[in-house]
Amino acid sequence: MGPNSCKMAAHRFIWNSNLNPITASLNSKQAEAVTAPNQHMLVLAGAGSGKTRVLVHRLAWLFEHENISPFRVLAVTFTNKAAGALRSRIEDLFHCSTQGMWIGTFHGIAHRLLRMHYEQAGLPQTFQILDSDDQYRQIRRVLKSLNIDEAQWPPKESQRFINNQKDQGLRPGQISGYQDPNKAMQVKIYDAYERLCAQNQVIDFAELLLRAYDLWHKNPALLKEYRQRFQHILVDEFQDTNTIQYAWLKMLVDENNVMMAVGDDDQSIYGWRGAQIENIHRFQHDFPNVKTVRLEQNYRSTKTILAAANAVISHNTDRLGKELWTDGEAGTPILLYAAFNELDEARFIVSRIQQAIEQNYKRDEIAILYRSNAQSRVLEEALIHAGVPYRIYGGLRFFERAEIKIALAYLRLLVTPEDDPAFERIVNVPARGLGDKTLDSIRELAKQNQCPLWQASKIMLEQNLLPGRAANALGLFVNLIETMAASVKDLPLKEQFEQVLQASGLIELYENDRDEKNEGRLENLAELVTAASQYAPEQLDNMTPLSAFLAHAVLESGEAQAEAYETCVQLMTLHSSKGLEFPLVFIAGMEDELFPARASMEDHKRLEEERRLCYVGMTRAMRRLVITYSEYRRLYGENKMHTPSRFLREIPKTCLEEVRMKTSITSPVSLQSGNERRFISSAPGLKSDDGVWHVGQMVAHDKFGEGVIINYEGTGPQARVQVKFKTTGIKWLVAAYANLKAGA
DNA sequence: TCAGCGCATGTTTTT
DNA sequence: CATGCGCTGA
Repeated sequence: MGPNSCKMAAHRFIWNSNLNPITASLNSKQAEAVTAPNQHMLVLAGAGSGKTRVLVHRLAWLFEHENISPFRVLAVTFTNKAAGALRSRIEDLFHCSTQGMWIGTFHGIAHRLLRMHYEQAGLPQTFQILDSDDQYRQIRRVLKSLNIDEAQWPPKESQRFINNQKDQGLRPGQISGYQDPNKAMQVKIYDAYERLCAQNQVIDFAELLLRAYDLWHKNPALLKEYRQRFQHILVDEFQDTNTIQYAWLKMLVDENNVMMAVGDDDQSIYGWRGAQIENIHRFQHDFPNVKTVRLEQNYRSTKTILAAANAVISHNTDRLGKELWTDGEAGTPILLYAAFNELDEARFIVSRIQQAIEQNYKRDEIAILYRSNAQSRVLEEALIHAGVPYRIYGGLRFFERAEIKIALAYLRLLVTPEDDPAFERIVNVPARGLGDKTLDSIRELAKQNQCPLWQASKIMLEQNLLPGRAANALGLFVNLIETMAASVKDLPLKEQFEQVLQASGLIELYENDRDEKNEGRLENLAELVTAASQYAPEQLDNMTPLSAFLAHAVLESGEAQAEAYETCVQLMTLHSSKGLEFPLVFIAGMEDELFPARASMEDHKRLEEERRLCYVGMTRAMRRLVITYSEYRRLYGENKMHTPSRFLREIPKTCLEEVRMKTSITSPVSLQSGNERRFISSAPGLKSDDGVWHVGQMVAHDKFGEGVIINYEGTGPQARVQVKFKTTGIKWLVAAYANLKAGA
């Protein structure tokens, strides 16, 4: 916090009441939510309706008009980004630090509770947190120790099973259905996994929530304290809460405090990871006198875009009911482009992007959204080809990089030597002669003694159970960890990291052959030191600064890609676009089986979630929306014909304008007719002496036989066409010389 | 210890 | 198709 930050105190929150900025800038519905009396509230906040604004102003209202202390409010979000946005907007409003306030993610707050009350939660003080990758490795270790065949029992499935159960608040002993042998096996794995984690003093993400629930559940006195402490509970993205999160919130609320749930049933897109959209309905029933406020005025999109989005979402059943409207302009129609194949689609999008840039759109005001990550490649290639800078959301994040995880594992082991996942990761990195054979004997002993690998190692050394060379290597490793732990203990965080990176031999490992890869790794390690030196924990809650940093690294692993120094076109999945907005949005790949995804087409509920995803995507667009689909697409190796997405048919024709490339042959395109109707391409064409060739056209060649044009390049006499011949494969031909004849 | 081969696999992602 | 993984061989 900067020099201007102040200690959080209620008196700091007094407004200049002449201005009363709390409600002045709000519409009537927003104001209704912000100034509502002390009662449970459900705010159904449509896309772009000023949700965050309502949350921030509600807090302001509570602090000033209700005289609520900032420390007696709990605000919960799903992502660190959302929590950060809330914090910074409060700080802007009050010119004050939010330090010490209970604003955070479900996991972050659960973590804080568990640190503060680790004994009552039944946890060791130095417990570590497993991320999904560590959890996966841990499950594989369990399978191995139970002699279970991975091919038959995929660890990914067990991971899903375990997390599902935890999300529902179920421990191994509470799961019914043992007659199902598959389930019985999963429960057995779950149980063994739990015991191993307990032994290792580690807990996974889902466990944070479940433990936090148990903590209160088993300690009524503590629960009572928190019930009294938090007079107001605000929950963002309520439609995304899962069973255990809902139960935890519900437990916290009694007759003396109130909850404000903010969410949008139409934007629930995470059902597949346990989110219970029903929790919104449940909230209305489980809590007394819930006042419902709908925020339907949209400040983001044009009338056209909203009309289209509303039309699409109206095909869902069981909605709580909400229709976005705007005071803004009608805007231009949504452009719809039928591409011949994914290359054509990408080229079209890029050409439109270039046009937009000429019309003074900034690159970072443009986003391309798609259903699945696999779609990004073709788009990327087209962007590279055209020299348009872009940035992709998603991917490996800083704290998930291998070298960073290795470095952190060293530090984790200093704090918690029982942490087997950390032990396994570094015991032979850099290579120190502790190969699989030695490790297997350590693992075996650990299994027999029901103890962590660290203890097993020490027993091996004490009882001379290893051959000389291995014993020597293991001795050095144990010694290294212990020496580092002792020498580093009281140093500032930065120096702890520097010393450990040196002493572990990691730096040396990468310095020894300085190829490009290792150069990058060294840079990342340097960045890790910087991150450590700049880290200022908000509160320690029984942690050392090192422990706090380690938890921070797991829980707040940050953005996937470093901040763009150059403004870039934004590429991301529809899922990750939630919460964002862009003046110009492209949605690519609007085809059945892609979007809606094939796997979600059978099931009614899942199809509705896909439709909500479509709604989310469309409502990202502020001024212009461009939708593309492709008649042919290479998917899983084969080039298959595709049907336009059923969602396209749900967009009113009046909102749409079908486009074709400048040089294309026009052919009738229609979305009206049913499945039996083929969609004829308005594909790009090019002139040849014989007339016009276009992508998709059947042709015949003297030597190569019959084929279909699948691509083209250039115009006029230089024009080349790519033809897929039935028998002779794919060839590039110069159209002017190829002497192609129109085929059947 | 690591490159290279063969095989299965193939939404969406945060914490 | 193309990626990622495990297994194998030197």
